[in-house]
Amino acid sequence: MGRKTLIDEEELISRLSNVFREVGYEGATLALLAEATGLKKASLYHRFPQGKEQMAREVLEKAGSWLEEHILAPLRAAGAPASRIDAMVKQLDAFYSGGRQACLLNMLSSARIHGGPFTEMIERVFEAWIGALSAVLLDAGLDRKTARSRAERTVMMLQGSLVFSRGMGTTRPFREFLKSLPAELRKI
Amino acid sequence: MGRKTLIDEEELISRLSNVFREVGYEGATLALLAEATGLKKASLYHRFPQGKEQMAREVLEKAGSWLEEHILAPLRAAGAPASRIDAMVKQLDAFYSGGRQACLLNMLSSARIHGGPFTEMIERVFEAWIGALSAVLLDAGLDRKTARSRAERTVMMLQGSLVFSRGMGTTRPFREFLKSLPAELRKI
DNA sequence: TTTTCTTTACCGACCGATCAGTCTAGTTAA
DNA sequence: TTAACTAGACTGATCGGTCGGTAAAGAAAA
Repeated sequence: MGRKTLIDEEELISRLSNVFREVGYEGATLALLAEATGLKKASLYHRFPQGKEQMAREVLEKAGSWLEEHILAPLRAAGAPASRIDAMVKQLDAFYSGGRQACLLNMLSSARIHGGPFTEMIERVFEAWIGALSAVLLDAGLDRKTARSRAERTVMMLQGSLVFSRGMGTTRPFREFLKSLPAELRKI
Repeated sequence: MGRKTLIDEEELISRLSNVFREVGYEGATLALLAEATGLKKASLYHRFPQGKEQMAREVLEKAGSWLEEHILAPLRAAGAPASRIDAMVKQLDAFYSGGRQACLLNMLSSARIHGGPFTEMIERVFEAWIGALSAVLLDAGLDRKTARSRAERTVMMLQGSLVFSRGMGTTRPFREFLKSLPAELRKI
């Protein structure tokens, strides 16, 4: 009952995500979001009654569950730490389109909306990511403290390489970082 | 001839800079910029006839010359590489208010304005920064390639630590990164 | 089968508010 | 007296958001 959607939920969120990742929350106008999805503004409000904020929230939630499924779960899976890290690297390359797309965690954390609905989720995602990463490094034989520290540095380098890549207009820094990551994490 | 300004050029640029660093280009409304400077909108247009874009451009230019004067010049000065790096670290801590303030190079590089007036300058600043840093590392005995690579990694980690600090709502990651930086760069 | 009925997806037209930016009539100090 | 400076009222455009209504699909009724 009811007519079919022109664009299914997953594709819809994905298109919205691209916009937020490109121009951030304030830059993502409803006009841009409508254009990117092929739906008119009013239709977007049918799908997301709470408007732009809900869109960003669901996009961020989707990113969180994507991270959980494609990165953290494999990181926690059985197998040698090295191969688990290799798996993560491969997924990261896909997730950030080889460095062409920015990270939502950076683009949605502008101070204008600090204390808002994104702050908490951004913290949670960062925390989960570092937790899973440091668990792997713990498995690899590092002590708690250096495992945690190296996990944090990895996430920071990932973010930094994306910022730098965007700033320089080339994906090279991101790609080189990903390439160096397995060896980087392997050394004690 | 003419009366004195209520707020001098330097303070004015600094106040504008704070806004852009907090909320980015799209988030920085004229109302916010006026509030932050104590000037009314029309007065801002007297100081910056080309409007918001000129404000952001001059803020970015100022940041570039500040970097040149307080970071790159000391980096190129005489003295042991280690002490030059120590000097940079001290200045970075001040420039980013101990991790409380974001980097313009990140906040002004949203895709909405890509190809715009900031893109080129952002690239130039990144380039200059890495150039000066890798020159120091060259002085310290590293070969060209690893000096350049380590310089890039340093800038990326700086950016990443700022992103991570903002996302987590604490300055700890930034401060720890700065603290570890001298030792990090010292090792061959 | 064909005709309703119900439900859902979608959209054109509109809303008040705010956006960046302008204009003019002062105010202030040299 | 003059020119740098400022304020407030204004502009058209765009902002996020709302509304009444139409299009399309399956279910129920004929």
